[in-house]
Amino acid sequence: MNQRTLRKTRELEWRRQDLLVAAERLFSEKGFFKTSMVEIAEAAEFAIGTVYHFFKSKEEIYISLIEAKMEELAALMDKRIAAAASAREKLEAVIRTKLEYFKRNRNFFRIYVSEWSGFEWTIKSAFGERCWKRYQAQLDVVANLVRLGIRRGELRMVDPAEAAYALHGMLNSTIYLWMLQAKPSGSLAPKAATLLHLFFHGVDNHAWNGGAKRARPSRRPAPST
Amino acid sequence: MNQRTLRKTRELEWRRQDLLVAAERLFSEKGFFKTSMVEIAEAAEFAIGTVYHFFKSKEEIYISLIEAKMEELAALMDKRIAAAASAREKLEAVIRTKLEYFKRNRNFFRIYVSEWSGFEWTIKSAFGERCWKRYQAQLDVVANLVRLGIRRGELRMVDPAEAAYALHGMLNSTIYLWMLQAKPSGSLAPKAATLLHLFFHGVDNHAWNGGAKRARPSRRPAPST
DNA sequence: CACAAACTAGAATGATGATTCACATCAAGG
DNA sequence: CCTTGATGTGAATCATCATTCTAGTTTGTG
Repeated sequence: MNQRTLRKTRELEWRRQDLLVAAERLFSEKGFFKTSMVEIAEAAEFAIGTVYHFFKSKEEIYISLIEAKMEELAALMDKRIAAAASAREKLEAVIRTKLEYFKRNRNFFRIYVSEWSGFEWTIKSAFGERCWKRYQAQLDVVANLVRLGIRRGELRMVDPAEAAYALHGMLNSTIYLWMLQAKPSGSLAPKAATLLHLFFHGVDNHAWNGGAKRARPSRRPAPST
Repeated sequence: MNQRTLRKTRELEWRRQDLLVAAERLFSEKGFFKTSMVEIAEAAEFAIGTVYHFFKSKEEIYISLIEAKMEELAALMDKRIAAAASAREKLEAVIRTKLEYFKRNRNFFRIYVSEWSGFEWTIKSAFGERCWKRYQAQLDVVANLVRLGIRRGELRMVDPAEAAYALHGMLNSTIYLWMLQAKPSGSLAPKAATLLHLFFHGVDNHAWNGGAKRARPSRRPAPST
């Protein structure tokens, strides 16, 4: 009987997951408001009524979704960060993990970025509040890494929060750009390396002589996109 | 008579502007979907019917709003860019202009970022398409500046599009962070300088010896936030 | 002043869509 | 075969708007 109960709850969980997966796809395609409960129900092959056995409301689905994914990402990231030694490596872990995670979770990315600045817009409740906190927490983690790096002398003195936000923005933009480009082909590592270099060293050409009239690029121009 | 007609159209334009201003505030506070036409009408002190004399639909208000602002920003930016000589200065102009513009247009910023990745979500039509193009155009401008910088040897070889996106992301994140912090007090120039430095030189502490055991930060640790 | 055009108003209309509810269906036990 | 509780169903309910429409008001003109 215990066995039975277990299987029961397990199956329940499956169905819940199915719902979340269906919802994730729809939300990522059409956004929160343009996705209707009926659509979600149909996509998951349930009747509406059933959906409401699993989730109290549309918002709850949305929030559950985001929370689960964010938690997953955070856990993964924490692990990788812990495994890295230097602040630089830890930051590299942040970059790689995020890129990798969103490579595997394209759909979620749409939701993630669109909520970044707009929780108040889609969701009001205490639910939303919780998610918002989680967002901030992620950023704090990075800010602390920067702080660490500075303390250790690896990084120059920058405002940790500012740097964290900047990195966050760079990452999101880059992922976004990458997703715009057709296929899942997925040059992943290269992007990470580029970003890392950009974040650490910027775009400046150190070897440049300062632009006096006579100046001329050492060799040939540049590549293009 | 001509006089009259002129005043007429001018007044018409005023009312139109009033509507847009009211709408901007509401949209920025509650988002597109949670803002109702009635609210907009009330905020602008008109009856709904009247609103529909000025705009064909809710979407049209939204789009008009965004287009006008984007155009304004783009024009300003183009001017500043043209006035700068080196690629570096041009990029600096981009950063400064954007910060400054959004300092003056806080409300619009909310709309701007939230639409960055989600036009398909709020708006479908050809309208939306147009705005989307404009977004891309802005990014292209920056990408071209980077390209220019590379050609001139001022910047190292980076993927122009990637760099442009990264900068865009950094900027948005930074503005966002800045807006989170209470007042309009507005440390603006400092932020711009920081960002510029970050974009050009990254966070790396060039002077660092590489972290050998014996290594120790040249001087004292670091500040915090 | 009378008439038309341009405005303004706000109630009525119609859709849409979240949520609820009364009614199946199914599994297990007796 | 019947009962019970857990599930699943989808039509009906209820709200919320965007949009339309009819009617009142103001402004300009002859």
